[in-house]
Amino acid sequence: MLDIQLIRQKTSEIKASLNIRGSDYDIDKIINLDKQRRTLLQQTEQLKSKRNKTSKDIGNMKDNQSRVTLIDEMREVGNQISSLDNEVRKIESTLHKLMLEIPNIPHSDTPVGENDKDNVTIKEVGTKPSFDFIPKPHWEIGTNLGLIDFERGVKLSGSRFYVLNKGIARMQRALINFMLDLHTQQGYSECYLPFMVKEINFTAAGQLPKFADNIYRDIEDDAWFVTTAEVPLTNLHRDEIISSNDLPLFYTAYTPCFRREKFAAGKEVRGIKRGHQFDKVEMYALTTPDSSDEALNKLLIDAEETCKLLNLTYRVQRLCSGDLGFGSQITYDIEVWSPGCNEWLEVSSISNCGDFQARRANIRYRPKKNTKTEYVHTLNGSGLGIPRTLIAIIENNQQSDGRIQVPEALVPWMSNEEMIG
RNA sequence: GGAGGGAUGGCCGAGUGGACGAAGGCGGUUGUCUUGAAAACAACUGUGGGGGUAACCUCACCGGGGGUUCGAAUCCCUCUCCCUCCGCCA
Repeated sequence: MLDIQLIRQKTSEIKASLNIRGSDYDIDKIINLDKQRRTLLQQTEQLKSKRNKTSKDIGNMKDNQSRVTLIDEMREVGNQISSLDNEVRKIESTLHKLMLEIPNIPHSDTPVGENDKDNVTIKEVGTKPSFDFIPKPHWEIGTNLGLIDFERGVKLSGSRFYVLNKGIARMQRALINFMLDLHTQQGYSECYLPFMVKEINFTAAGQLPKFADNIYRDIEDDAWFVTTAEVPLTNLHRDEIISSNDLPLFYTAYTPCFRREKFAAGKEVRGIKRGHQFDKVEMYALTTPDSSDEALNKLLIDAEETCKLLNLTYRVQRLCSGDLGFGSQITYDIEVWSPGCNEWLEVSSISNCGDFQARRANIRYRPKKNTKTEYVHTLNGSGLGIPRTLIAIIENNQQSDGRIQVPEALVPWMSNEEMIG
């Protein structure tokens, strides 16, 4: 959520910044409602002040005649107050709903663009492997070895679900452990989170109201399946005032991610690239405003480190304004090369949300003793998405005989198994 | 799932219609005293909104929401969470 005071004071700048995201937002309506709200607030508060004072007097009065007169008078004032309060409530609820729909303001040096084609490649690390045979896509390799079972996945759960067996199932588990151990070493605190959370967590993290269609949920019990660990991690400190000594906070967590998104079948969704359920290890940071740039850099370096250790060729993209996530000011994507699919696969998205989520989730800290509280900055980054990492490993390390070599760094997490298949 | 009990400031804990944003204690900060520390004493010590250049004024908040009343921490309704007992269960 944006700061209403900022919208009030720097209206045209905000409009211009939002404009480069490529959608229209009715800032004028917000300004207008805010104005109305404050006008009414002043009226109602004046009346309340009068009622408070008079009520006190009534308690102390001896003369019954004037007492009764005042009580009658205050009854009328009370009626006025409740009708004004109702108006204020209505306006505030409308205003709040509108505010929740406004995305974050892109960082000032965000490249302007429409979609992912306008993202800027910042660097490319490693070289694409060459093969003396035609590299296969992972769905062929996996199916040939009996390690990925699409049919049975569909039988169990419908399209876009799959079953992993033996070596690949184990490699998936190994990757989770490998990444959690690595991030712990990098200074993140590991936590195990609920995979279902209450609706409010999604609103606070910025997934609602916009992405309601993408979330699996049980309305009856207000239990919503996490779409990413970012959602519970954002809410870990919701409604808290964090001691500034404790900042920055770095967390890492593994969760499955459940996404309802409806895609057309076809090449885009072939294999295990886009399931309704996938695993991910997430990195998350809460910082003071002056150190979030530094933290963003750390998240990026740490995610890159994961790719490097797994021997993956990757590139880093700076997202353009049109491709930026709803809550993000700056986002870097890391994409790994997959020779079988012949494309770059996004395995990590690393974002600085500034105080956008913190304002929604009401996460604050006190810069100095006896000063006002301020909102923290929040950052998140995948470290990494598991299925696509798996794809890259399978396709990059495929052998001419169809087997898959386990990356050296992963071998200890695979009971020292060096070859799958 | 059934029955009962509870939720008050950073913490403990008083408060059943007006003098309560809330006693008292602990903790914290600052000051006095002291060579220094401790002790003692004193003052200060919640959050958010609105107005004002500012001093400051004002409103709201005693788990959440709603209601009764001139006036609610206090009365009523409702929801959530916690505790105890019973049942069920991996």
